[in-house]
Amino acid sequence: MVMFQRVDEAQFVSGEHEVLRFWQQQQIFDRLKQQNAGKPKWSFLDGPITANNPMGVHHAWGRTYKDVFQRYFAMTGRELRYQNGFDCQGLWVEVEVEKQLNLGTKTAIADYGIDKFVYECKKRVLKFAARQTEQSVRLGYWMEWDDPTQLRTLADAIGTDKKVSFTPPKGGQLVTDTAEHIVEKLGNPEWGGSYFTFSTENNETIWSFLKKCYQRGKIYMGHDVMPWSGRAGSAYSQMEIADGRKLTTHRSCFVRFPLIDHPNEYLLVWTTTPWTLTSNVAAAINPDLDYVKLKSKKDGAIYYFAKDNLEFKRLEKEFKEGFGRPEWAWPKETPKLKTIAQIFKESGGYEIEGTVKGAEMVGWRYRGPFDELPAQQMPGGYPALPHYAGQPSSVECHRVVDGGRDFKGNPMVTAGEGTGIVHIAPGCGDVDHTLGQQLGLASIAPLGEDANFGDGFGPFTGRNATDPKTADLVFEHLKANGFLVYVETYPHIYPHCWRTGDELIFRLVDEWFINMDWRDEIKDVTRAITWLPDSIQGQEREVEWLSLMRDWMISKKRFWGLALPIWVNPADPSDFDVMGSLAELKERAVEGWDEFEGHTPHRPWIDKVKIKSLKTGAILERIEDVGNPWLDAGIVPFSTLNYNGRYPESALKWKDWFPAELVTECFPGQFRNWFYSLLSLATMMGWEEGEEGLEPRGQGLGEEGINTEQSLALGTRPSALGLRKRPFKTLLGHRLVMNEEGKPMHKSDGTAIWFEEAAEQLGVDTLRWLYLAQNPAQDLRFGTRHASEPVTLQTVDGPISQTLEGLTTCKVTSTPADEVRRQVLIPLWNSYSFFVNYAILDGFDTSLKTVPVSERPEIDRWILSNLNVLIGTCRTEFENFNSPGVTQAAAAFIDDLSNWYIRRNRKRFWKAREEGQGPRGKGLGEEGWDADKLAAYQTLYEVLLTLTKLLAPCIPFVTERMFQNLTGASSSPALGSSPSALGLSSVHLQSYPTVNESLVNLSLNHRMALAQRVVKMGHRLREEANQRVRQPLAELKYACANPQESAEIAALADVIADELNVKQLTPADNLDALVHYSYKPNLKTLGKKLGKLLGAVKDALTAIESAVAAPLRKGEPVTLTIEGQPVTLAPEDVLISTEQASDWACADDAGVQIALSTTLTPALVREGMARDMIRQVQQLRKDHDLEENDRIAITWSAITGETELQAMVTEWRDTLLTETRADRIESGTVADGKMISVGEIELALQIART
RNA sequence: GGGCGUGUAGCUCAGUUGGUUAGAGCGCAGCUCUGAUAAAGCUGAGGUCUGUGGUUCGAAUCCACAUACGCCCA
Repeated sequence: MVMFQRVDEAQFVSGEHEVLRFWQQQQIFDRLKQQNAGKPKWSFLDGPITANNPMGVHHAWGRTYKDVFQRYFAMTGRELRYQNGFDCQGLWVEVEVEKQLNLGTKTAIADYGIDKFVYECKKRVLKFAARQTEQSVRLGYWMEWDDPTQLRTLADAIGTDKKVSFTPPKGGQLVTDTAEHIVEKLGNPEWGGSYFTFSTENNETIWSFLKKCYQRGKIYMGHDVMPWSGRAGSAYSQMEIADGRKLTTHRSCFVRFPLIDHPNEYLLVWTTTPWTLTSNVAAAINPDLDYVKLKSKKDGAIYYFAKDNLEFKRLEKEFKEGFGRPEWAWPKETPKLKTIAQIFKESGGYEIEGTVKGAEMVGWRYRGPFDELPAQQMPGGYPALPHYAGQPSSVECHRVVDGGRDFKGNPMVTAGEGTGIVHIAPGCGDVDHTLGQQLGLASIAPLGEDANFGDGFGPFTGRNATDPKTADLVFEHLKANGFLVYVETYPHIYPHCWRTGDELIFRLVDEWFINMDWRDEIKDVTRAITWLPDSIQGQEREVEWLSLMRDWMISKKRFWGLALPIWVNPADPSDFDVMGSLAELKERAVEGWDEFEGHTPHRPWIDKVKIKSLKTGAILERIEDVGNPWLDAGIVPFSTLNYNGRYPESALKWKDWFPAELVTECFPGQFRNWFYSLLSLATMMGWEEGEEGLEPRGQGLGEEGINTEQSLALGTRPSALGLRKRPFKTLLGHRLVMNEEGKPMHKSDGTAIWFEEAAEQLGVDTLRWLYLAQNPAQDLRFGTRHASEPVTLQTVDGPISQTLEGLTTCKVTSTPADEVRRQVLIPLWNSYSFFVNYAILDGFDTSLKTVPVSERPEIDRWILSNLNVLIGTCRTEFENFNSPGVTQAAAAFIDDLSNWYIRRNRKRFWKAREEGQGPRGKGLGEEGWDADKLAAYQTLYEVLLTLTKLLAPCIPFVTERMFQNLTGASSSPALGSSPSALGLSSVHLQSYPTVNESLVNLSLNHRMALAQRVVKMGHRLREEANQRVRQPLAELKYACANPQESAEIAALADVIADELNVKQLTPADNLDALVHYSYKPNLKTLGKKLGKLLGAVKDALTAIESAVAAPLRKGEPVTLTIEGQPVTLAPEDVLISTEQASDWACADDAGVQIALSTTLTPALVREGMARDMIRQVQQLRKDHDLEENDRIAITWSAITGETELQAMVTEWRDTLLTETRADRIESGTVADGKMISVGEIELALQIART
């Protein structure tokens, strides 16, 4: 027999802590894995979380999905892998480690030692992997986690020779080795545990991918322009630039470029970086601007520049107000800038000869200021590259070009600052480079890594770009050759290295690319995937990106990351080779393998290895670049599944788990990041020698997992090839977590909410429900972090007032979370606590013989029917990955349970005790139980127990507590107390409920819904008639258009009468006598028939005589004459509604009419008074904190209406005494009473315990 | 500049193939109910459905233009 434990307030958060301990002690998760081992597989693929910081609430959304769907499929008896992933490599880790070590520059890192730096990166990743593991466990996220303590031990031992012991999560032998050697194998198929993208397997599998690309001829070297620090010898990311902007002054100059085909005419050009003039290739204009033709009086030369710039007061605002920050005031020693007009005036005056449209200037050729430099004359530009041979030199490119528009649609060249003619040096600027690429211009990249000029720049060779003397030399040269017009000091905001303060320059660097001309193959795979939610049109977005994307730049000039397996001839970049595995590298190695061996394939160790070119026999060196981290994340459908078979002992077979059923991730950005890399890598990996392009479309139609509607809507279907290559079948995306105002939350301003802050203040079940109920297509407005209100959090490990990182924990509020708790979790808990507490009082025994459902009251069958409908809904929605569908249906059910079933049936649970029944009572059926009462208990028990299983995936903690108690497990001291022998079950080890079709009774559900509708209408009528519900009313009449519904109401008449407190329900054919009818045309049917006549018919119906319209109410047609024409209206053409016409309050809703008698008789009034009295006494009992069984004596003293009151008490004495558990009720002196009113009468009331 | 999307109550959002008095939740106000409930129920106020034109018997819905915002794109 189940012994229930008394249930008090829910205490959700501390209850979650108990459950976490329970799961651990009882090893529930391990038992779940054992239970499902060998069953059909359900493959989930986790997108790696960046192990670089602790988790915030924004991470918990996606992780809730991941956990919920895995739990659901586990409960349906599927075997899962439960592998979490950590994203480990890339700039984001480097940046944090740089900060941590206070290294500002690439050279500082090199000085520190790349090896030590890489160790630090590994340590950081392991540390935060441990941290995120702990946070995920707190979320209830069941994965095959590594022990966080061991991860920290490994982190500490990285870079040392110390041997460390490690227990693989899958069990088996204890591993003892250096941390390096353990760490590179984390997550392998034999050990289990989270996968780490820095693992050798992961990196090596990317090598296989790149090898395939290489074999298909898709790898090539290209260029990119990057912000660069000469002293640091290092490139900078956009993020770093944003931090390092400073106000500085440069000497800017106006220069003239002589036009070849217009003697003595010049383009007027302006620049703030004079050194880049050495590398000028073209001059850009805006074709829409007017350009003025100015004649200088000094020498008669003609200058072209934007008309608006002639008198433009350059930096006038900045001269007065500074550059936007207090510390950025105009430098005192710098004079105000002159207008161009002023400059020409001061050098002898000018006159304007006319204007010309920019568009007309395009194509004009000019002579550049440094055309004599060898670099200017080299084919294709500088530095020389083999494939540049035969291309035009910079000098040959010199001409006026259209500057085009930027990505916002703004013209690249504008009037205002400058001259409206922009000097273009594609080797010295980002924008210039892009434009040069578009126009096929030569590119001159003058600077080496040290920011010094290379060979081929005459007097500039060896000089530093940012050295002021270099600018002097430029000016000297320009002056000597007649190019210089004017030099000035120009203040502006310029990027600097955010740590050293060095000025940055832009430098063209070599980068490696994948030619993406096989994009159609990827699109094909994209179409073989179901993209959810529908409304965001993920498939279309991905296909669009695939159409627009450029070649993939996979290299990055950094230290920590995938070692790109590209070995290149330093003397000839076209002589390169790509290694597909470490084995291949070992075979090809001619130098350095010994030094590398024993290390992970990372810099600096891998850089030692050299191979010999098969083509030329030259020694090839590895390019220094590391890989784009999206490669790391994109390869996981292969690297985590033993794709290359490097773990032959493992049971894990790639084919068993590929493709994954589901991938779910926060989608903004991922269409061009993770989703893109997953799709691209899988497409390439799936490519086979001899594969001839694409098969005819449409062969995959109807295959499992294909959303044919989506595909059809696109007009294209995946091919069989696409189906074979797809790495996952369904993608569920979700949007972002915002603060309560819908604004992004930031770590920097203290608005980002740490996971533990939310978990310990709001409760994890609450959070999970919040995430699951949210429409994934919309941002979740989560809540607010109050950065000025520190709080101490009670965690499962005791109180904390700061995070592990030392950040103060602060108060978090969330309206939506509060709503979830109030509307879902508390009603669920209270329903459960109602059941348990009464079951204890009554000694309800779950093993009693079951009352057959067919013999239970209708309301029991109703809730069981609803329950089974809910089971069906939950199953369907989970299978469709539609969690809002689950939560919505469940919330509606909980509301029905709490506010209808339990409320309506309370008395069935009470009466047993009051009538002395129950196990020890007089014999009434099963062990003395009243069948009706037993049915109530058994029904509610089944509902609650099923509900815990249904909701276990969503709210795993509270359902576990309920399950433990409902099944009697907690009567042993397991939950939340000392460890005990294994064997206690868990809700999470149960099978997911299945629909019992025999209990589904849709007509019953419909009938009850109808009764609820009538009750609702009745309440509204009471409101309108100003009659409180405690006042009994004599009669409710009802009439239904559908006779079936009339019968349904009759069947539930007692329920409705009770709810509405009316003496009787009376069916009627119609309520014609009580109401006034109004008629309206049914536009839907009549619109098409009548057209323009509709307006007249509408008027006619409004004015129609009731007698004329009578046939319509009986379901017969009526013919009217409208504008001289006969118009026949069928019953369905007219909508009839009722209005009140008597002292009966009337309402109608969807074919049901009701009328409520509002006439009160003295007897009814007295009964209403009695009910008021009972209610007031109950309130007093509550105020006095009396127990349910305490007996009382009631004393009253009337203020008004003594006679009526006495009459009421006399008439209702027995009821009053029974209902309030009173022994006496008498009129008398009330010393310490409460003033109340019953009906219209005022009195003083007092109770005392007897 | 191009592409996609979105403008509906104070806030967040629904709104079916065009159809009758445009809905829900939250918030606000009032009333009611309550011996499981931290609740709950009912009612109300609050809308020129971004604007202008068009198609139609009829437009939040379809079309065109305008406008604001968001996302993506070299």
